[in-house]
Amino acid sequence: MSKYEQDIRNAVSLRGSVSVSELAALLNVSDQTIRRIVKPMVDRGDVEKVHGAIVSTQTLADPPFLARMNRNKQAKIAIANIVAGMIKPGDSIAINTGSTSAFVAQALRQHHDLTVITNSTFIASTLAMVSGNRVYMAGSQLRNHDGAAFDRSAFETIAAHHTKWALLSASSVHPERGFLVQEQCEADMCAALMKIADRHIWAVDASKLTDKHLQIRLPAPIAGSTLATDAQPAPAYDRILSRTSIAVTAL
Amino acid sequence: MSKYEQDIRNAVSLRGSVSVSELAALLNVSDQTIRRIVKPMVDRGDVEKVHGAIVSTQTLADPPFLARMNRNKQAKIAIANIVAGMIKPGDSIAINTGSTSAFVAQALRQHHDLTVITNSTFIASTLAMVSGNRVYMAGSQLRNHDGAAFDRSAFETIAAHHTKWALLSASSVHPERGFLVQEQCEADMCAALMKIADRHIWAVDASKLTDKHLQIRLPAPIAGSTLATDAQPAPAYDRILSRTSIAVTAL
DNA sequence: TTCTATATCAACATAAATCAACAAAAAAGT
DNA sequence: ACTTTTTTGTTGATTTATGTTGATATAGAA
Repeated sequence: MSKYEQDIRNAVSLRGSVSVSELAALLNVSDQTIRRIVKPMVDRGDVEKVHGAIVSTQTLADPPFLARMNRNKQAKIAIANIVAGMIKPGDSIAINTGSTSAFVAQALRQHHDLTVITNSTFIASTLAMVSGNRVYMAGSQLRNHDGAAFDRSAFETIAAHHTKWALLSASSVHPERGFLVQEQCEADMCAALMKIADRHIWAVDASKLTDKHLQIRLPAPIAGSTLATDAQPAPAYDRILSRTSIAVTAL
Repeated sequence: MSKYEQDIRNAVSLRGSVSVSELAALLNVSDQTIRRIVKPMVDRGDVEKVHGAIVSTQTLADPPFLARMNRNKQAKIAIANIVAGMIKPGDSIAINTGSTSAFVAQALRQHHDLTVITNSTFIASTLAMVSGNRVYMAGSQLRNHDGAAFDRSAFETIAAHHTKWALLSASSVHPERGFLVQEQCEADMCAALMKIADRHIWAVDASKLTDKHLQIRLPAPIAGSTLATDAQPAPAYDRILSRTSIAVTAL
């Protein structure tokens, strides 16, 4: 097992097919080395090899979805580690769909004995297979975008639960208008999750601390919420964030 | 437990892989010390060690789940291709959880415009993100085993749908007793799927065409069902299979 | 088909990482 | 202060990974 395997897997599943030389340039090693690393991966069935390139045997998710996952990846992982540090064994948590949430779910796999409710099949599937966890999938009809549900049954299932934590995300944060999302259903979902949880964690990477237009405003954070982010917010945000405690990790 | 463990864990999960020397420089200790600290972490499964680096163990799915996926992988892929060949654009299909089904789902990603209903978050997530598909996740409470639902709402959601195809699996097939599964809920699920579908496809790899004990019998296949498998069944199975058309691909 | 450009493979040399054993230093107990 | 225990650093032999070279194989074009 080589340290480059993960990178190769990522590149291949992201792009469908990659040439040996491209990978060599990407990882700063020789072509021969790539071939040597890829051989056992082919034997194992991880990827497939054709003359001139290695191709993916299976796509775990849509390329656009993976692209979103990879944008600001470092920041998202850092935030995920902050959040995972706040959650303790035995806790219950409601998780909204989203790429940052997906990283949090990944980090939470190291925990045990969690009760999780989410509207994302991706997150549900990630956490359901950790033994000791109790995972509930909210909703039935899934949208293509990210495999998450926003139908009536999703809201009904969520309303029937109560959790210690809610993990919320926003697509941007405005100094005066507060947390913003792009779709009405996202706003409704955040409101529903806030309602059933004792404590709220906003996971927002620093690149989103900028104003955008035409977005839907979310309910204001209640006192004692936590903002998990990767860089100290600008002073302009002081007022809107005065009710939250802010957890930051420097990169 | 060393005081450096947390730092190492963070660095590894943040960066995916870190070299021993980098960690040594970071923590101001010798390479050898890093190796000594990391060894018990590897034994515990916290991180993984490869020549040249320490890599994160975080994978997208559980090791036991992946192990089941990899058993008889070739046969399952062959079966998945048979099944994918039967499904046409615009078709609707109900899919039961299972490792063979997971491969079928993977193969079905090449299709478009499918209506899918499944009780597996893994399969739902795989097919939901294909644009043009309409995917419904049946159920809410997920079992750890495979992230699939067998609760009341799963059966209710399924009963509310109607599909052209049902993809069924069994854990073994007996020449006289027919298709068998290990759990009552699996049998109920198969019965529910058979009920809502016009045509049934049994996906069973040839290694399961052997008798086992203490298993639950499924409803007999209705006439016109298809058995998708990877090797011609022994003559002993002729009688039980007389009502099905058999699709086989040789390996 | 034959030719050409490119990819692959095998073998060796080199560089790097690992391990075991011992020495030095620090921490803990008497 | 002394011994014992634990941790850390150093050394050199061993193992493993990587890059280079040259021979072979493959895909596509003429």
